Amino acid sequence: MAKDTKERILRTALEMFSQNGYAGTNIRELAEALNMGKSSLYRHFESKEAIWNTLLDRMIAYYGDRFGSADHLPPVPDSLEGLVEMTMRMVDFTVHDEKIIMTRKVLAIEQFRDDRARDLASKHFLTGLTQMFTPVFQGMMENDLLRRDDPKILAFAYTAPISSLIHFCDREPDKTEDALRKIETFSRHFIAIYGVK
Amino acid sequence: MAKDTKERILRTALEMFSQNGYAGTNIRELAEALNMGKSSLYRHFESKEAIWNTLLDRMIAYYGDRFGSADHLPPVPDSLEGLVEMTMRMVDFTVHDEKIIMTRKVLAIEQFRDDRARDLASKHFLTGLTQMFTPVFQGMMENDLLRRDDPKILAFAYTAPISSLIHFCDREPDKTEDALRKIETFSRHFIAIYGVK
DNA sequence: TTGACATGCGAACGATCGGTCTCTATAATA
DNA sequence: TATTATAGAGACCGATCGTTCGCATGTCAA
Repeated sequence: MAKDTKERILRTALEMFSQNGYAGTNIRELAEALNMGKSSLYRHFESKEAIWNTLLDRMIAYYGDRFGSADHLPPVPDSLEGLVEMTMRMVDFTVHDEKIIMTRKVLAIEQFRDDRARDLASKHFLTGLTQMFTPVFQGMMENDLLRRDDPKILAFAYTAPISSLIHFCDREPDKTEDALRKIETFSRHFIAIYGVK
Repeated sequence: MAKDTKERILRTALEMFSQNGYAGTNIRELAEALNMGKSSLYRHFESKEAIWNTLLDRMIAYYGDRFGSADHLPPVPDSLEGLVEMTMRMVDFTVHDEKIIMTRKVLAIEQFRDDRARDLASKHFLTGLTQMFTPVFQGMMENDLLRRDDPKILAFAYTAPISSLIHFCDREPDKTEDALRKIETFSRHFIAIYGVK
């Protein structure tokens, strides 16, 4: 019961932080959204900042679990079409999962104010996807699916445009389907250029 | 004199907004940074929100002047090396110009809260550079400098990674020189792939 | 010289902020 | 049943928020 309330608080706080930022969110509205008195909030967190820090802890831990460990690396596709499919599966998930969307949004808002948010933002928006795809491309090159090249540069050239469009979906969710099509078009263009026929 | 004060206010407000956001900035600190009483601020702007709206007006107008009109399109380079040089000249400017840096930062912070900021953010972070480079690439294809392809996709594939690294410089300015080198490496890799020998 | 206007200041306003206090309801333990 | 711990409620606190007020100063046209 207690644990449940704490989770509800974190969830709702993330919603509000991702819309209006930390400074733009006040605990009265947060308490109202949770249908509880302000003071009840303080049974579970000692301060507004503690909520924020706990959220950041969670985001960092989640990212580490999901993208940091070697055993979560995506498998090397066995065809060019497999790369497109794997990409679209990942992207489709990441642009529709509410929690991840809110995480990216709050990182975009707080990245210049909070050092830990800054670090995590760099991973989410730039280095994360690249590091994930580098071994994938390396494997595909070894299997003669992609032309031999620097896999790091290739991974960057592949993931950065996709990352831009994911971020675009956060900003304009109505155009998500449009962006997904653009990502697929880009992915197919990519394999047409770099793929070995 | 009056005009001067107004400009000083806008300048300093942009500095603070780009660091802590609109909600995270208070009028007292702003007045202190300007060495004037809070009430004096209200001689020039009727409210905090008016400062924000004026700033947004300026940003939108500046962007329209600089990137919106057809006569500000960059010239089509007459060599592949010319493309790299033009790119590096533009990027070097945009990652060192304080006002543009602050504009991008404040847009990143406020993009989910303010509709006009959202629109301008999409231009800054995604569509702007792509639209700018599309005719450039089209011209280079017609001049047989680049292999024939869809110039829009190519422009997107070229500018999105660069845009990501520009954004990275805003977040971690200490690593700007590093990022610039990466952009040049990427640009050269790009012409190695798409350039006509 | 006077009157009007623009610009600046410190003090203070009401509203709202994050946070605390005291009290009650509940549910589990002994 | 008595006791204790937990979670909730509303009133309330001091601090800070954006904003306004009254007044002083400087400038310039009449």
